[in-house]
Amino acid sequence: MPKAPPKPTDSELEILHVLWQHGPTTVRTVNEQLSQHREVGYTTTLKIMQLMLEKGLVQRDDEGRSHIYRAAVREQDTQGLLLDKFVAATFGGSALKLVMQALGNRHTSADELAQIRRLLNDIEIQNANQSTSPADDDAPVA
Amino acid sequence: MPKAPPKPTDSELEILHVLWQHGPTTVRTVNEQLSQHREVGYTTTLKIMQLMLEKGLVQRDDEGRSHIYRAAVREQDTQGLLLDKFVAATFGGSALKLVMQALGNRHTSADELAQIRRLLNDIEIQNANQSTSPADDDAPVA
DNA sequence: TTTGGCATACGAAATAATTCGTATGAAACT
DNA sequence: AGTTTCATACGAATTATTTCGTATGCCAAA
Repeated sequence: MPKAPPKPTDSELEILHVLWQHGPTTVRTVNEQLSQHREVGYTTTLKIMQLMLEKGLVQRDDEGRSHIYRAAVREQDTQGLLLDKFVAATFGGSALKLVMQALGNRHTSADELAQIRRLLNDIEIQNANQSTSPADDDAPVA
Repeated sequence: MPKAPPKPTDSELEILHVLWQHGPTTVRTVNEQLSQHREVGYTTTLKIMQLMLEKGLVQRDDEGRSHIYRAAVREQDTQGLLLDKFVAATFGGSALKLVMQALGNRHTSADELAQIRRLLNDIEIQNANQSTSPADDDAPVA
């Protein structure tokens, strides 16, 4: 097992966001995207992406003159990893406290609340199915 | 306005957790608490707490021989601040995505789900009241 | 072929966080 | 009073991250 990539830093996460949204691309493109939000030199972006390569956070195709970088970690996985660490450090591991803080002192639209309700329903259905018929994976839901 | 204290680092947050739970106390006590979870030297803890004092994250009473430190920021406020930054950096600012990730690929107990449901209800009641009778702050809910 | 532009590689400075050794002094004990 | 104990202060090394200047080389246009 090659060892999982480490937790990305804030700068690295910004770059991953670009790669996830845009797909595989060059350092120049990534740097142009970042530059829309804050000032950052080209070689700075290059350097960070090179370090990300060593850390296994990205892969690259260095066939042509400009190398093509792609994310080596999936968005969901990375968010999950970061979330776990964050919940542990900030909320003592309680996802409940996190959610309550996130929804509590914050303006959440009716639409968002509805989506969360739907999610809760789905989870409870899953929990119920899981305990009564464990191997019922691809049963129709409608 | 004296300028708000900065975002605490991970180590600083650990110390704040101790102060929040334990109340005002000495460096030695804090260090003993931290030592239960990981190895950390006394002067290391001291140094970090001294820096936290400069940053305004803690206050201290240096009357006696050992100084008494207390948290200068509230737990809820700090969690809110950290959460905002985290949601912005990791989920593009979408609290909804955060909640879905937190509840999605995770085992959430029926009890926790029920609590979240209750919270949703409260929020929707608040939203409703807010739009129809803005100054109805302390009306009975039952 | 020569030149200009653009790409990577590399070294190193600047900043921040963490760690700890050692100096210093006050209080307590003998 | 002399010695031990324990607390703070301070300086400095270590590590990680971010930043960017400069060297080098390829490719294409003139």
